[in-house]
Parts: sequence; structure tokens; C-alpha cells
Amino acid sequence: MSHMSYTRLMAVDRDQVLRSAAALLTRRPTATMDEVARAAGISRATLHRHFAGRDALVRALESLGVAECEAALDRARLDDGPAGDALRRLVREIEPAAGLLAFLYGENQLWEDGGDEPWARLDTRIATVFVRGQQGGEFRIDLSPVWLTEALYGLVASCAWATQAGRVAPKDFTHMVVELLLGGALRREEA
Amino acid sequence: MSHMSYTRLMAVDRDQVLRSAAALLTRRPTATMDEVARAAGISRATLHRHFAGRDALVRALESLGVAECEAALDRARLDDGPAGDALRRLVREIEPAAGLLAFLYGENQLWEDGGDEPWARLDTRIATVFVRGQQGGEFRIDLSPVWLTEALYGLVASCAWATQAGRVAPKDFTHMVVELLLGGALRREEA
DNA sequence: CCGCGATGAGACATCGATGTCTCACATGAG
DNA sequence: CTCATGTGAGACATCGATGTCTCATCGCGG
Repeated sequence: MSHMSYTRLMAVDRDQVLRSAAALLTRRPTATMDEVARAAGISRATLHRHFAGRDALVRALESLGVAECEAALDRARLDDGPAGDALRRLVREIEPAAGLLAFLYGENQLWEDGGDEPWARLDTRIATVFVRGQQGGEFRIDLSPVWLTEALYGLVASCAWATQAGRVAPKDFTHMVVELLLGGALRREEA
Repeated sequence: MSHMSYTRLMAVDRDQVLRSAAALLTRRPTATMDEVARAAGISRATLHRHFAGRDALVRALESLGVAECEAALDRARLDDGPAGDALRRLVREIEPAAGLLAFLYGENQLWEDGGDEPWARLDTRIATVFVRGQQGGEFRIDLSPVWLTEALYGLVASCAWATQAGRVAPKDFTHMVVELLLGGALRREEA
């Protein structure tokens, strides 16, 4: 069976190529197809056999990012317990994908026409947590769920970049993002 | 005097070109030099007479952004009164430059080697406010001033993009940024 | 051993953006 | 009026990245 031989002889794992591409493009968003190939340990020709072009590669990375986010959302069990705790779990689960997310976040700002189709479901699921927190009296209602969702993406990306630049310790990632998003910079009143 | 004639005959104002370039690149970061020229109402040749190349243009925009930020910091009187109020004034004063800042913020993430020279002084001035707030017991101390500074940039850029995408009302810009940065999503205890 | 299929290396054309140049035109100073 | 200067329009070469192609090689199954 051709499928059998394909599976067995394919020396390079498509998913593995995708991972290394994500790792490289996270650090250098403008990396060349040739650099991506070398980073994956394959030739440019083989890379092009897996992904028709740069657009296809980026779209594949987008799918990967969306999938990892969906998985993180699932693991975070957003509907359980207090919304604040749900958010903490979400950021903790999403941290491993933060670099990839930051790359895709920056990439999306380059496209005038919002190609947001793959992200719509994700946005909705996240915004739902904020809505739940607001309705339960846990979150303030003067910050719209849409903005809170956007701010979450922004803080994750910012912290990922700051981490890569050495301005934030990797071990503090979750704490910095979640505590700022939930509690803000002000000290809580010692009531 | 050649200087006289230069000043009087120069139909296009260099600063005006810079402004329109900022406005365009804020919306479409990948805009062509030709598009930038047309947006400024001049030809590509004239644009190139003012700025040696795209790099020079971007660097000029960076200088403009830094200058506007410095001016905003001055107007905000960061050393006066409670640090929280200083932050509110800062975001309010910086809002007009938010689009340009967002463009430059995204642009900086594309360059592997941090060309942070122009921003260092700015970062320091902003971080100083957070330090002051922490020392005065106004801000929590588990979020580093460096991260808070980075988060401020990130939230400003995120809100600028969200505003452009129609996900946040322009009139809410300052409130959304400053309230999230200072207070976070959680409701304050009704102590 | 033979042959198939995947790979690597490289040549090649293409394409978009950029930088440079020339030339004609318009406007204001003298 | 005449000339100088800034400008617009366009041609032109260049450069980097990309997409496509060919060919030799290697590894494994038959």
C-alpha cells in the first residue's frame, strides 16, 4: 500500500517540522523558508513538499496554534468553579504555546483583512468565561468581555516577548500574566 | 540664501509626510513605499528625497514616536501625586500616539537584535513610576516594574489594534487600558 | 540484487519591493 | 521674461525571497 510506505518511509515527521518552524519563527518572525528548512534539519525542497509555500506553512502553524489553544481550554475546564480560578488554569495550560501564540498574534496584525475564522470559536469560549465571571459578580462589568479577551492575548504575547528578551523570568510567566489580568497593579485593600 | 529658498519652496512638509506615513502604517504595517507616498499626496521620488529608504522612514517614525511619548510623559507629570493617578494621566496623554506606538511595537518584535537604544530612557521613566508606587505601598510588589512597563506597552498596542478592528470603542480606550492595568478584572472587595 | 520512493543539492525563472536615474513641468524669485 | 529649484512620472537595474524543476543519492522492501 502506498499509504503504508508513505507512513514508514517519510523520514521527516510533518508535525516535527511544524514544531521546529514554530520555535524558529517565534524567535525570528521574518525567517526565510531556507532557514526554516535548516532549522528542521531538512532541505528547502522537502520543506516545500510538505507545505506548498510560506502561506501554507503559516496557515498550518495557525491551525496548530488554534488546536493547542483548544486543547488548553479543554484542560482548563473553564466552566468549573470560580471564573478567576478558571482563568488561572487557562493561562497555566496555555503557557507552553505562548511563543507560538505571540508569533501568530503579531502575524495577524500584518494582515489588513481579518482572517479570523479559525479564532472565532476560541474568542467566544474565552469571552464566555469573562461573561460568567461578570454575571456571578466576580468580575467588574465596566471592562467588556471582548476587551478582556483581547487583553489576555496581548498580555500573553507581551510576556512571551519579554521572556525571550530576558526581561521576565520564564518561571514567572503564568504569575505575571494572570495576576496582572485579574488583580491589576494596585494593592488590594487590606479589608 | 539656499537655506531660505529651501524652507520656503519645500511644498511638502517633512513632518506632515511623517504623520500621514504613521497613520497609514498604523493600519497597514506592510504598506509599500509607493503607498506611503500616495497617502502623503506626493510621489515616490519626493518621498525618497526626504527619507533615504524604508529603513530611514521607519527610524524617523521611531524618533517621532519616542518624541511624542516623551512629551506625553512630561505632560503627565509622573512625579506628582499618587502613582496610580500618574499612570492614568500617562495613558490619557499617550492615547493620541497609541496607533503609532502599536506599529513601532509590532515592528520591534520583527528585529532579532533589540534596537532598544531610543526606548531605554522612556522605559526607565515609566518603570520609575511603578517603583514609586511600590515603594509607597500603592502598588503590589510581586509584579516587577519591568514587566509592568512591558504590559503597559502591550495593553496600549492591543487596545489600539482592537479599536481599529472595531472591537473596542475609541472613546473607551483610556478607561479600558488604565483600569485593567491598575485594577485588573476582579471586582474590588466592597470593604 | 533491483527498483521504488523520499530526500538533498542546486540551477533556474519569477515576482515584488526597492533604489537610482532621467526628463519634463510648474512655480516663484530675480 | 528667465532661470533655478522642487516636483511628478516613469524607466531601469538590483536584490532577496519564493516557487519550480532536474538529477543524483540513499535506504528499504521485494
